[in-house]
Amino acid sequence: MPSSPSAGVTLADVAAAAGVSTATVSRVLSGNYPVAVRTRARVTAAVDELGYVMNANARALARSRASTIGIVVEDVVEPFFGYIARGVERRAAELGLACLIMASRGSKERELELVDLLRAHRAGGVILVGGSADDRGYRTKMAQRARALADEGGHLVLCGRPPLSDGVPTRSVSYDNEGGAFAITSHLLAHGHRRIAYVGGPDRLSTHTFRLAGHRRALEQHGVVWDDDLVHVGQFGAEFGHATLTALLREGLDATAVFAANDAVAVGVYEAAEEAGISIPGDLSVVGYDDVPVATQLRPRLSTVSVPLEELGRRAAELCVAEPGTLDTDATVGTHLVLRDSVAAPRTTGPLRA
Amino acid sequence: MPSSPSAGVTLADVAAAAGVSTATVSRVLSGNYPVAVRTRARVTAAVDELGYVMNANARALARSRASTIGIVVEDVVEPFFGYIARGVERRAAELGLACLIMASRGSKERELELVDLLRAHRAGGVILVGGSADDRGYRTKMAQRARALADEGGHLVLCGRPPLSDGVPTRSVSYDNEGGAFAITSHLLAHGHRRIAYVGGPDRLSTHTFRLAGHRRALEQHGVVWDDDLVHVGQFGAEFGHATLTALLREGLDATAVFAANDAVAVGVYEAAEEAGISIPGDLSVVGYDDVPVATQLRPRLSTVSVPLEELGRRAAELCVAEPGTLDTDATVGTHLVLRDSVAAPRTTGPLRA
DNA sequence: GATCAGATAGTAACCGCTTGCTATGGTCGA
DNA sequence: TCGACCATAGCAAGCGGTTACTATCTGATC
Repeated sequence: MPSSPSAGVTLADVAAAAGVSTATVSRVLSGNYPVAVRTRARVTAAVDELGYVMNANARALARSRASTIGIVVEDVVEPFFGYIARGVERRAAELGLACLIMASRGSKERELELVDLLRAHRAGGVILVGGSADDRGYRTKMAQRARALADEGGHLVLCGRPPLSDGVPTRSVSYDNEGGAFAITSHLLAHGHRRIAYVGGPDRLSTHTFRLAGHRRALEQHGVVWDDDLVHVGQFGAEFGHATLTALLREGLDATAVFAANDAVAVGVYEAAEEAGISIPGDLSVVGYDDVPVATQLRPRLSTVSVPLEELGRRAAELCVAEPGTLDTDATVGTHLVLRDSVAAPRTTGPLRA
Repeated sequence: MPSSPSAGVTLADVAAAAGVSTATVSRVLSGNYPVAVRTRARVTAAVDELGYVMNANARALARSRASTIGIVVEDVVEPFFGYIARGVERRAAELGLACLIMASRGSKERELELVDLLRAHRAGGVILVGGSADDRGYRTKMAQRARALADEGGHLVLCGRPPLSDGVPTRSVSYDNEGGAFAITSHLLAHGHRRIAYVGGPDRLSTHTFRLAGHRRALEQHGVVWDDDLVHVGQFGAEFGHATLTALLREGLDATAVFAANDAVAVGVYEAAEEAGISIPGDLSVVGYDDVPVATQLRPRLSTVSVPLEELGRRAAELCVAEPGTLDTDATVGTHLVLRDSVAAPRTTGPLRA
């Protein structure tokens, strides 16, 4: 194997150039030990004369902790994850941390693998974003990862998902899925809607189950009888929203409003309505969840639940490196309704069809 | 099953548990040296009994190259970057690489810093995404980084931006900004448009200048006289599109079509048109560039230039680790027109106003 | 003038893994 | 039976920093 002709500049090179020991150079670079002004000057001069950049791996090895945090999302392009990732990345940058990003594509097995991969990189914290599976084996395995991570000096940070079992060393920052769903459903109810179709994400995904729970609670509180047939569980995406509403419309939709469990689903619902010649909100009211940009791009603009996604990400990043006792390790940020133009009084005619 | 000793489990622990030397464990884990089947079995057993995960930093240090690549984008949530990032992340995952992501927020200074940060992490490759500044000092400094990176055994990969000067060791994968702009402008011309407003990104940003160049070439080829007043240079975002068209409409827009230099700008243009009560494409035709999802969410659907963003990202990831001679180190992927509903024949009345 | 504390700088032992080189045991052909 | 060869496994020297501990040089104190 041919070895690289000129390797990078090392601490030793800098030390030699500055006429000091590597310890001294290390110290001026870390800035955590007194170094005489003149010595420091010589060192910094040498550093940028040689264009030296510290080897982060060597430092991580010596300090036995990397200046890196990891974030696991389902999909990088989905705005829900994108905004959280942006918050994480920005706060991480402010804190001098690099940010490893990985996508699970919704696979829980892969998520577990990715956590291990991040552990391998000795990330100071691993952020798991979005709903989690409500699955026994999964929870056990993740709890085990959380413990291992803690043993290694890191933290498992749950972002927008409920904690694991008690006693499992995790930190978390989330928002109120149940409450937001309760509020937006109440909004629909206040407009007079009584039959509301719910179109939402994967079964057993916490985000979905909590939103559905809030929805249900609002209904019950208003004395509306629960109807299982109005609940459509599938995926958190435009595809599913489109397919579901299309199918519903084909067989006659006995509802006056749709609660799309997130804005992406609402996009699909809008498309299906458009194709079927159904007007929103005239014939059908629609609400979403998350308040990502598409909500304002849709026509009519979508009424939805605003979640401070970027803020969520920033908090998560902080939790990755916070000293114990410094921060609230299980925070919740608020959500609020954003009322736009997609809700009106229910129509009074019979079932809606394409 | 995996019991966790309180520090991290190390190679030595595994070696002890399996009754072999660390060298042997390292070898079975790397799989690049013959190890007897039974020994291998003992080792793998020990590995997962202890829940061992390799310390990636130590490995990177010993191998003097990390299994990590870096990607620098302007903004994580912008779909243009998001799709490229997705391609990078996915291909990286397939190649067993972790992916460090950082956002420059459009600052060239910050971009340079981030490259150094990524160098520090000994990333095998550093991917720079999106248009680059046409600035002498910047180019020089970046060229210097490229050389340093090459010396350290890595690669600077330019994704969607032109190469630096000759002789600078970079790899690149891009698409045809000029050609796509030429094509979409020709499309407008074919519909009879002669006065087309261009609304585009930051001055001196390569993406913008090439798109404008293609636009201009199409105009010239059709014998349309060039009018500087139709060119509006600012930012690549909805804000700018909105502000620009609003201003234009206020003073009377003497054009029948708008070439939004990317889809985000088109979003702003649509909004401004809507607010002004101007119909697209009846009163004004609009085209975009990139073909991100919003193009199909807009009404009317936006005609635009499709860029294989995810593919671009995948190629970039490959270039980060490709052995010399293996791959074309300066590839170009094709673009194509996606014609939808935002273009019609020009209106024949005078200037358009709010 | 000797002593001592404070400020700096140097020494060297790691951090956990890789890998060139060496050692060992068994198999074979002569 | 002996040396040549294989196939395996171990040894130990790094990789490039960090940092506990030690050494040196000052000026201040008595």
